[in-house]
Order: sequence, then structure tokens, then C-alpha cells
Amino acid sequence: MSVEAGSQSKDEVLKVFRTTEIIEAARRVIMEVGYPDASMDRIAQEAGVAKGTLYLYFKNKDELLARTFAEEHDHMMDRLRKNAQAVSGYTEQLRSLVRETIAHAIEHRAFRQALIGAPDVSPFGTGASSAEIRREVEDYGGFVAEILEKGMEAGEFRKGDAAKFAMYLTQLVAGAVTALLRKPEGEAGLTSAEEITDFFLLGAQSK
Amino acid sequence: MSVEAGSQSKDEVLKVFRTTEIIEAARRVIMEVGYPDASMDRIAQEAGVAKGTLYLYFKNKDELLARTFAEEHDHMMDRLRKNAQAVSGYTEQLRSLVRETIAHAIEHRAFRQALIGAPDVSPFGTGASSAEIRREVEDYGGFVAEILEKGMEAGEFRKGDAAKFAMYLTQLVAGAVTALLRKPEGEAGLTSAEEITDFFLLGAQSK
Amino acid sequence: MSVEAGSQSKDEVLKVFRTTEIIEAARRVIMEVGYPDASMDRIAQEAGVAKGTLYLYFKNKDELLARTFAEEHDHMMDRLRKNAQAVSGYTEQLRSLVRETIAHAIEHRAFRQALIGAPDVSPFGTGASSAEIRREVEDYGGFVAEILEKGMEAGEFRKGDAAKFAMYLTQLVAGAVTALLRKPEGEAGLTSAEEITDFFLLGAQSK
Amino acid sequence: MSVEAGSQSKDEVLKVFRTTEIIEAARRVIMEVGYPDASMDRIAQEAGVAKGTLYLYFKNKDELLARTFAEEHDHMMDRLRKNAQAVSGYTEQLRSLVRETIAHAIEHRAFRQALIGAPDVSPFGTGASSAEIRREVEDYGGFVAEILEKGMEAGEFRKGDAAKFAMYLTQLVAGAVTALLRKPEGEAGLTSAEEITDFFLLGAQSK
DNA sequence: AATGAATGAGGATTCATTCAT
DNA sequence: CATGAATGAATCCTCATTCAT
Repeated sequence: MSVEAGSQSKDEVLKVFRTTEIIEAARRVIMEVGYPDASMDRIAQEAGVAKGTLYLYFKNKDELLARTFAEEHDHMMDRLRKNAQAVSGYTEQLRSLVRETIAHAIEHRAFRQALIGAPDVSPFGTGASSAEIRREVEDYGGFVAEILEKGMEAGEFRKGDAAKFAMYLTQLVAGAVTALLRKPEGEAGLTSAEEITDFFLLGAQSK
Repeated sequence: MSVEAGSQSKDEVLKVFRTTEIIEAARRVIMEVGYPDASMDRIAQEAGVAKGTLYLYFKNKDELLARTFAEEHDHMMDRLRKNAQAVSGYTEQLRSLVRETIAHAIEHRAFRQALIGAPDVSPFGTGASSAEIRREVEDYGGFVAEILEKGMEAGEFRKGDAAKFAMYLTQLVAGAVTALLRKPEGEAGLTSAEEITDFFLLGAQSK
Repeated sequence: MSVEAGSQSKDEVLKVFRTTEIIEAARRVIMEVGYPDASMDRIAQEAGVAKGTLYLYFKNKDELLARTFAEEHDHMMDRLRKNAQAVSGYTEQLRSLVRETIAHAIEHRAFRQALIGAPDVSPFGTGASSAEIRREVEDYGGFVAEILEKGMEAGEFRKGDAAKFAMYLTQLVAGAVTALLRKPEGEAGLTSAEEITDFFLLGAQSK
Repeated sequence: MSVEAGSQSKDEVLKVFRTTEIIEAARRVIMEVGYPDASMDRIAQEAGVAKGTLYLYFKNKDELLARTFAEEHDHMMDRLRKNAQAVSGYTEQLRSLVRETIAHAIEHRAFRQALIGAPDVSPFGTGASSAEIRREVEDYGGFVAEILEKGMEAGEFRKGDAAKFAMYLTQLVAGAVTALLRKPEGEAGLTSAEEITDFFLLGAQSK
């Protein structure tokens, strides 16, 4: 029995391992050839498995890609949370968040638009992925809103609709990321992160 | 001579009419099935013409889609400029701009992300359309920057990088549009426009 | 009545003129872009008429091309006959024939294989043109055979199946033409004509 | 190891089998509908496989057709060489060559012009196949020239340009084949082969 | 008679998905 | 479990032919 349980859990582990392996492969392929040219063939090749094997671990291409994006998103969120926890003061947490989002996006080119900013003319054709995008946007926005709410209570930010403010920041960051990634690598992302945060805090009006 | 001119202009008119008809069809198809599934077949069907006819008016799919986006963009820009001219004060011009952008986007669902905000994982595969997107983003951003610059000189806005501020506003609007369009029709777009403009002006910091 | 007859013949003349014009255009197009890319569109453009007009003078593409080849062939045959008549002695007539065939082919690149040598994997898809090819081969062969027959009677050539001998010569010339045309322009076609005729007369065996 | 080798060779065999099957189908289709109408659709149908399968074994249409011609050519050359080796005397080798070429062509209708004689208005549009044709013509011509050269040294043939003589023979055979294949099946190919060889040796002149 | 806009069958090629081994 | 050969629907595009003007 214990043997069975063991072997079953070994299967579990193997399944997770394979799944991760494929997702990683998908990520590499998307980064290399771009989303539209990321075919199942290419992903299988990159993962070192047969095409058919992909369908043992994922229902279809859509699910595979949704999971790939989800993985990426979760990694980023971990990073954001970890870094935010390390600083005190909500304004500083916001700065950290912007900085890390941009840094992460730069490190994972080809994923940014899908992870933040959520284009509606999205590269995703059908339901599954679209839903994933929505989840990620809400997840990210929720985290930002959380900081903002606390900051509002603490008097660091002016009172307002935290969710909307969160959306605004999300958009500003998304736009900055898009702009940054359009230019050749090695740009000064951190500087820009400061600018964005400053703008978010101060607005455009002369005081 | 007048006859020639007349008959030529009749042909011109007919050509423009057909072209517009096809573009409108393309727009409807994109709205209905999404960009990636907007095939030439489907567009021809929607336009009520044969597949081959599309190629009488457009060199290829890329051109047809680029023209479709361009048309939409030019209409919007006309509208924005017209409305901005009607109000005095740069802050008010900005308000008008945001209001009209959102209104236009709501009226023309499924085009906003391409018109403003420019996804980098763009739905466009090849050169022509990519260039078109870039043109539109620059066009829109340039218009916003123009207003901001004048407003900075006039002391309505605090001094800063007008181009960057323009990008920020663009992003805020794009995000708002995306959010609005995700929800079922008939949302209060105008109210939101005010909120966005206010936020853009004031920022999030407590004063 | 005479007026009517006159106007009718004027129509006739016009019809012939147009027909010839189109055929000439087709010839130029084939020479310019090659047979497989000679489209009705291109021919109409070259002829300076509308596409539909082509169908007033020719039943379909096949007929137009067949007539184009026929015209070319007839011109060549006229030339061959005229030149053959100018020389005396059947051997010399043969020499003239070979010389002129090659000269003509060089002057009218892109037609040789169809005019002489008759490929069976012909560029022609369907019946009409195939029949035309056959006619031309027979026509050419018949002319050669005529000379050979007379030459056999006159004792200039050894007795044999004139038709077969004619076919042999036709093939030798066709091959030479093909070989010549493969090389860049400005080759010594006349020299080669002598060689071919000599070989035709002497064979390969050592005597 | 032996298992691996075995399974690998089984795959090999299967691959070769399929490849051959498709090539055979292509051959039949070309024979049936002619080269220009030999579509991938039709070939797939004839081969009893799906359209997509063709692209598993051949990069594209051009390659499939080039391989189809190459296969045919190689088979013929094997046959010619084998038969030529079996006879002594260069004249007899030539006779064998002509005889076998014609026999082979009759057995493989619809390929002769491409295998020998090489039309310049070739049915082939692009590089790969064109190159293949050239290879075949050179291959065949080279073999004939080889025999002729040795025969000239041995005094069986009169001295001359072996390459040109080879071309002449090639043309004569090509023409004969074309003529033979135009008529309904069951013609006396062998007799004709003798005639051609005789003519090649003796020429037309009375001695 | 002449036009040329419109047609639509047909072409090559790709790729997500299935299934026998 | 894993494979990868096979599938075939779908895509973009071309071009001979027709027909309303």
C-alpha cells in the first residue's frame, strides 16, 4: 500500500515535472520565434518530446499556452510580493512594485503584454486563454489595490477608488513596459520606473 | 472634357465606395470573430463579394487590414481634433480628448487596443500593419503631446517631458477603454473620462 | 451595296488587324515573361485592350496561344520556303533550311521548342494547342520530306524513308536550337547549322 | 543494438516505401493529366494519402516532382548501363543504348521529353526541377559521349566532337520516342531503334 | 464592339489534433 | 505512457472567364 502510494506520488511528481518541462519549452519557443509562430511542433521539439505527448499533459494548444502564461504570471507575482514585503511604507512598496514589474518584463521579453495591460485584441484566439488573461489582470490589479487601500488609510495616498487607481497604475506600467521593450535591449528601466511612480503620485497639474 | 472628368470621378466614387464597403466588412468581421480569425474568406462573405474581389481593391490581406485600421484611426483623430478646437483651455482640451477617445472606442469596439496603447505582441504579423500601428500611436501621442506642451507653457500643467506625459495619458485612456469594453455595452463612459482626466492631473499622492 | 460590302470588308480588315495586334502582344508577352506566366491580363495590357476584348477575337486562352504559335510558325515556313527556292541543289536547300530555322529560332527566342521539336510534355495543357503543335511538326516535316524526296530521286541522298529522314533532321535541328538558346545570346548559330547539316549527311560511322 | 538497428531500418524501409509510393502516384498523375495539371491534390488522391502527407515526405511540390523525374531517370540509366556492358563493340553498345532508351520510354510514357531532349520551354517553373532536368540531360549525354569517344579511338566512328555527336544521337532518340509515343501503344519500338542507329551511323548522303 | 469589375474554382502550403502501434 | 505518421480543414492568393454597362 505504501509502495503503491509511493509509486503513485512518484507518478504525480513525474507528471508535474513533465508539465513544467513542456511549459518551459513553450516559454522558450514563444520568446524565440514569437507568439504567432509558436507551433505545437516547435514546442514538442524544444521540450524533447513527441507532439502527441503534449496532448497527454494539456487538453489542447490553448490550455498549454494559458498555463504557460499563468506560470510566468505566478512567478512574477511571487517576486513582486516578496520585494514589496521587504520595504516599509506604501509609497515605497509601490515603487518596488513598479520597478520589479518592469525588471521582470524586461527579463522575460515577449510576455509583458499578455501579463500586464491585457490587450483585448489579444494574441489569444479563444476562451481559455482569454480567461487566463483576465485572471492575471485582476490578480495584479488586486495586489496593487491592496497596497493603495492600506496607503489611503495610512494617509500616504489621497482617498479614492483604490481599484481604479490600481488600474491606472497598471496601465502606466504596462505602457512603459511596452515602450521599453520596443527599444533595443539594455535600456534604463529602473530610472523609468521612478518616473512612472512619480507621475502616478503627482499627476500632471501644476500645483 | 467635363464628360471625361465626370465618368472618371464616377469610377473614383465607385472605387472608394467599394473600398469602404470592404473595409467596413473587415471591421465587422474583426469585431465579430476577433483579429486572428478574420480571414479573407470571411471578410469577402461579410462584404457580399467574391474572395477575388478583395484583391481588386487591396494588394493582400496585410494591406486590407492596415487600411482598415488606418481608416478607423483617421476618423477618430478628425473627431478628436474637431472637438479639441471647440474648447478653450488646455486642460479642457485634454478632457475633451479623453472623453471623445473613449466615446469613439465604445462606438467602435474591438479597435481600441490597436488604435491606442499598441500591443507589442501585436496581432499583426508583418511589416505593413506593424508600421501602421506605429504611425497611429505616434499620431495620437503627438497630438496629446502638443496640447500638453502648450499647457505647460501656459502654466496649466507642471513642467515635464511632454512626450512621456502624453504616453502616460494614452495608456490611462487605453486601459480605461479596454476595461470599459470588457463589460457589456451601455456603460457610463463619460463619467469615467472625467475620472481619468482628474487622475491624470492630480495623481495619487495625498497633498 | 458596294458601300455595305465596303464597310463589311472594313470590319473584316479591322478584325484581322485587331487579331494580329493581340497575337503580336501575346508573342511579346511570352518572350518577356515566359510561357507559364503569360496571363490573359498581361496580354490584354500589352495589346492595349481590355481583358474582355480578347474573348471577342479568341474563344479562350488556348485558342489565342495556338493562333500565336501558328502565326509564328507560318512566318518561319514562309521564310524557309523563300530561302530554299533561292538556292539550287537539294543539299543546298537543306543547308539553307537548317540555317534559316536556327536563325529564326534565335531571333524568336521562347518559341523554338514549340515550333520545332514538339515536346510532348508540352507547355500546352489542353487539346487545341496540342493539335496546333502537331500541325506544325507535320508541316515542317512535310517540307523537309519534300526536299529529301526530290533529292533522293536526284541521287543526292541515299534512298530511304523520306518522312523518317525528315523527322531525324527536324530533331537534330530542334536539339541544336535548344542547346543554342540555352547559352547566352550572340552565339555562332550559322556555323552550327553547317555542322548539323554535315552530320545529317555523313552520319557517325567511319567510312 | 540489433533491435535498434532493426527498428530504425524498419522505419527507413517504411519511409522509402511511402516515398516511392507517392512518387509512383505522381508519375501516374503526370501521365494521366499532363504535367501542368498535376496538382498536389490530385497526387495525394492518387497516392491514397492526405494532402498534408505529401509534405511529410517532400519539402514542396517542386521537390516532389524533381524526385519523381530523378527516380525515373536513374532507373533508366541503370538499365542502359547494364545493357551496354553486356555487349561488346561500341557500335553495338550504341544500338543497345538506343534500343533500351526507346523501350524504357515506351514503358514509361510521358517522361521521355523530360528525360532526354530537355525542352527549354520546360514545364518546370523553378530552380530545383530545372536543375534536375539539366543534370539528367548531362548524365545521359555524358554516357553517350563516353561510348562515342571510345568508339572513335577504336576506329568504329569517324573522328569528331563526341559531345556534339552525343547530342545528335540524344535528339534523334528523343524525337523517335516522341513520335512513337504519340501513336497508340504496341508499336514496333525495336525496329525503329535499329533504323535510328543506322541513320546515326550512315547519314543521309548517297555514297 | 468594347470594357473591366466581378467571379469562384483551384493552387500550394500549414498545423492543431488524432490514433494505431 | 509515449510516439509521430497521418490527417484534412483552413489559409492566402491567382487567373481564366463572364456579363452588365
